[in-house]
Amino acid sequence: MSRTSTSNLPRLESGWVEAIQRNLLAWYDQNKRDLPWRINQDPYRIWVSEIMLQQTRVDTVIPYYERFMERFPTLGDLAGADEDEVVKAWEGLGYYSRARHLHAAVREVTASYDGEVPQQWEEISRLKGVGAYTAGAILSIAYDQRVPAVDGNVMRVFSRWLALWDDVAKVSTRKRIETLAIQVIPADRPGDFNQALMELGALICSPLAPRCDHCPVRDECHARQRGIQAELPVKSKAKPPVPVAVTFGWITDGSRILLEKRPPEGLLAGMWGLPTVENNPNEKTLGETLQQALEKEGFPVELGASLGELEHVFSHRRWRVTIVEGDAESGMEMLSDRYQWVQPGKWDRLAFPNVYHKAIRLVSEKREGIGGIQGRLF
DNA sequence: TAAGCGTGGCA
DNA sequence: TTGCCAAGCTT
Repeated sequence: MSRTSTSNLPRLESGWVEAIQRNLLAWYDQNKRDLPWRINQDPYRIWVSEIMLQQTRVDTVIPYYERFMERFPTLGDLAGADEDEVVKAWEGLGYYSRARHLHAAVREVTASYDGEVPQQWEEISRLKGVGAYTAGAILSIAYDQRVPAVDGNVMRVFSRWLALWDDVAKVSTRKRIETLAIQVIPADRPGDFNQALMELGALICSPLAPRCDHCPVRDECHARQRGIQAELPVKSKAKPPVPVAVTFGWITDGSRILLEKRPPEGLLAGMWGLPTVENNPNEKTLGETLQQALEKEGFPVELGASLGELEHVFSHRRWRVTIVEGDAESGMEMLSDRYQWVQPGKWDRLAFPNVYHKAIRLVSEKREGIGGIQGRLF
């Protein structure tokens, strides 16, 4: 089996390029999905969609996108909003720094570019959260510029078309495929062509079991000709999530529950949740660690029984959560911005990542019928 | 370059 | 159940 090394890339022959362009665009015109960010070329709408779609499936994004555009119809609306509300609109989507970066970036566009999304690659790339892919996607789709937008789909498609054995998990491979993509993008319809590449990757040239029989460019596909499409692309494996024991506190003072804002950096940065401690082998029990953490913050609490357990998997960690009940003296007030006493159900303005929604739901269901403060939790 | 950063769907 | 995957970016 001949392999294409990184220093010996295939030369793109003009007939091949022309066939790819013609067949792929014709297929796209007939088969593209009706998606809410495809109704026009508003750069703001394109931008929001590209950020939401990072590492996130189309079906997951659509309802978030619809709500987001209803609440923040224009770049100016988003720039003028409070960050808390923007993150709240992102609640449940994950990778929450995307929302904060997007918000900061549209404010930068308002301040430095008179509210117009810049059309220069150097300028748009400097905006927070806008990397090589997103810059290329916005410039090609919204501004008809002939620039590559190489995401996971495009790397997979090119790997198969040209039988490339480069590891698509490496940055160097993305850059290499960008140099190939630029040679194939037609000056005519660069945005449609970039979207067609991704659409093909999503609908036909899928990671497992590609539907080659339905592929509009199967005759141009090197991997298909060799029957090696299932072996490509090469992608090095990610490390499995590391299990971590975690304790959540369900701390009440008789009428309210204690919430904690997560630190500004790291996992779930800046999000609200139940008071949380991660396992520290040097400490005693997790419950006592939580108790110490809360007392340090000015909340003497009596910890009680476990209210339940749950597991939640992030991209790099697996939280094994125990939820511990705790009672605080009534009248304890906030001593730190990180903590907030709230009436059950009155936290609708705070943004919680899903792991805390899971925990709250679990406790609510457990206590259903026993009485107590839930029943009004949602 | 590699690790950190969420979530849900699916085989 | 487990692992892999999905329109990446930041540090």
